[in-house]
Amino acid sequence: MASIKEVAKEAGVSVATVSYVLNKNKYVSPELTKRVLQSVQKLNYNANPIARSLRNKKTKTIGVILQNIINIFFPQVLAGLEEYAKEQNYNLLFFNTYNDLNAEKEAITSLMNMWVDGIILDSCVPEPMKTEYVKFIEGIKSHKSVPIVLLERTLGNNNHSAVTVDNFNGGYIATKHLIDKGKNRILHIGAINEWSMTLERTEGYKAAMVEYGLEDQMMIKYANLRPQDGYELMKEILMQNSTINGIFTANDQLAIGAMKAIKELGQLIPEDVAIVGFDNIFVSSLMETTLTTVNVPKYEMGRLAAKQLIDIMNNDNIQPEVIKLPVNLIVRQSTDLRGEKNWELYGW
Amino acid sequence: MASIKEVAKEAGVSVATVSYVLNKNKYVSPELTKRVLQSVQKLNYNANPIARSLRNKKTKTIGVILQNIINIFFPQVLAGLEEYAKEQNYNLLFFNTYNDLNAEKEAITSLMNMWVDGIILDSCVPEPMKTEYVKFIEGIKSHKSVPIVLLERTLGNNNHSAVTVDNFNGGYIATKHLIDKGKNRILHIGAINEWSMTLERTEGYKAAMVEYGLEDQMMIKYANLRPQDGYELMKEILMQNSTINGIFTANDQLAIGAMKAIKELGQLIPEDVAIVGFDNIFVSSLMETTLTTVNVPKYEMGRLAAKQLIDIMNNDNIQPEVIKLPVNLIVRQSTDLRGEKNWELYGW
DNA sequence: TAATGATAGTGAAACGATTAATTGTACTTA
DNA sequence: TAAGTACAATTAATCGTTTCACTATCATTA
Repeated sequence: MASIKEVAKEAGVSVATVSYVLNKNKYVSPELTKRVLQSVQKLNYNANPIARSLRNKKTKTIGVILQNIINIFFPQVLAGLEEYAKEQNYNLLFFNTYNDLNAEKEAITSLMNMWVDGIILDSCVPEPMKTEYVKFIEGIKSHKSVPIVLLERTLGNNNHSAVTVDNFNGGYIATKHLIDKGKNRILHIGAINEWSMTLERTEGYKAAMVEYGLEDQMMIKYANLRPQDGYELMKEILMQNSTINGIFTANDQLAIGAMKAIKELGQLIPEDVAIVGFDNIFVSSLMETTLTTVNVPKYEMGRLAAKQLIDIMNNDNIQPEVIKLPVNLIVRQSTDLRGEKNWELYGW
Repeated sequence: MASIKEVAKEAGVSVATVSYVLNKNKYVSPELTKRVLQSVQKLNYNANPIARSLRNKKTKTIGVILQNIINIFFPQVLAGLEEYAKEQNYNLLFFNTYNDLNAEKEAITSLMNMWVDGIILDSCVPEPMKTEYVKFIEGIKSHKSVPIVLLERTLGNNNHSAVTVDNFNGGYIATKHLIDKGKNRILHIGAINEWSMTLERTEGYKAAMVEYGLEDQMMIKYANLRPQDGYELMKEILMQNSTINGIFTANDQLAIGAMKAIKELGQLIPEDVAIVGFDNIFVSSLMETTLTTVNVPKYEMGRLAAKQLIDIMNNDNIQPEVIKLPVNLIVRQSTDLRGEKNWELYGW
């Protein structure tokens, strides 16, 4: 691979001139410009980004830390991130933490040491540990400043940019939808992990229940956010001949598990029990009884987070901003037999 | 962030000494070693990987080019890649091509120019274009040599390392399984894209049909590898009052679509029509009628490809090798009501 | 004609590491 | 004591860019 020196030699000019021609940041006569460009072409020259990074202290690279790419929620977020980043000529360095807070901290440190220009962080920090976690992040930042944009959650204060969704409202409209469908014994299955996003969903549920005078009927259980756990919990509950006629779960995975249990025990969805999930993972539209759910704009979250980060990197007196994206209810068969039956087009 | 120069100054030694201490590649007296290490600690020094890369011409970075991370097949591959790479202290630069061959070529060029140490390439090149594509790859490699490991497919010759699966055998055992279940009017839905992997699956189907004297019964249709397409194609076929009693599809997505069509038209799975998919995407185990399928070890493919690449990078007289991983049939309810009903544990 | 100004182009330092070549000190041996 | 040896530590070149500071050339003006 040719270097700028070889191009300069070939064109009979100095390396500075070559650099100026290619970066168009200083006047160079048409004649030399032409000679330089010809040499570039002839030698198939491309600037070495490593050398450039060393000199410029910019790597044109964004670190992406996700909880678990295997969880079908995330690939779409990553796709959104990737697309916007590539449009802006940034590359993505990818880290998976598997919901391990230590792995996450290591990833952050690692990315800092690699001089990425910015970090997109989908943290797995639970709500009770945020104070300590914030200290870690601020410590890191004081050591070397790198812009960070958080995904899905804030850090409790407004010192960090973030792209989140309106989880509270999601929980609220989900629950209200069940109430509108005439359900009054509504169970909520929340997340055992104390993540702010799921806690907010639970608060939305409570708010709706209270608003519609169902405060006494509130019933909340907690589970891991996986179908197996939804299935088992649901079996257990239904066996105790419950009178539940509506369920709102903290995510679609739980709902899918719960639906299976409900069907196995011979109850009808939505007639006997209606159910609403959260996230709108595409699998929800594939089930035989398609799942009503609160749609989270995953791809857009990714794109927006990338945009926000790049904006900050290009202009360092931008104030931290927390974007809260709206959510919307997608009514499918698990609450309304005339609900949407079409498959989501993504996921393939 | 402190540089090696500052550490040297703080410790009162030369930068060379610092480097030797940290890289442990030359004897340094215990006394100086101690002083250096203390300074390193005090200044919280980390070597700048950019500078190191420039000097060493190694970036400790692997480029990963995938067709589409949104397709649920790939996240697991990526997880496998990521895990092994991180174990070996390599980072991943991630590219999505959306099955666009030009985007793929650009990604390759881009990664070469970024001086990645190696590339994992899940190409989307169709079989008929391989000759031309090989020229492109070899052209690239002659310009600057970078090891490439292919995923899922070879380039037709054995000049390039690859991690593939035994697609032919997969097609064969899938079809044989249907025959064993007493099915004799077996439709195969192949991929419209002429990818070697799906072509091989089709060949496996043919081989089994011929072997069991069902040559005259062969029936092959082609579709895009998405549930919608499986659904529509299947509806069309069943409307023409077909006598099909078995189906083998080129992937699970098609099978999931086909199952929906079959059920909607009132036929029973597997009694009237049994169906086998390919890939074992986890959704297959979630369906109400779980799907019999040929399991492709996705995570292992990722890990192995990363291992193969890193091995090559560490030892450049390793010969190109094509690894063909075995596949296995997972019998579920779409061919056998007593088949496996458990959910796959991944995907959440 | 001499002094001044404008500007195209170049030289060289800098980014932060690694490492070959060299220096300088201490010790051994004749 | 002088020459030779060993080896710890340093100096400086190098990787490939960018960009500041400078030179050299030519035109302009008094």
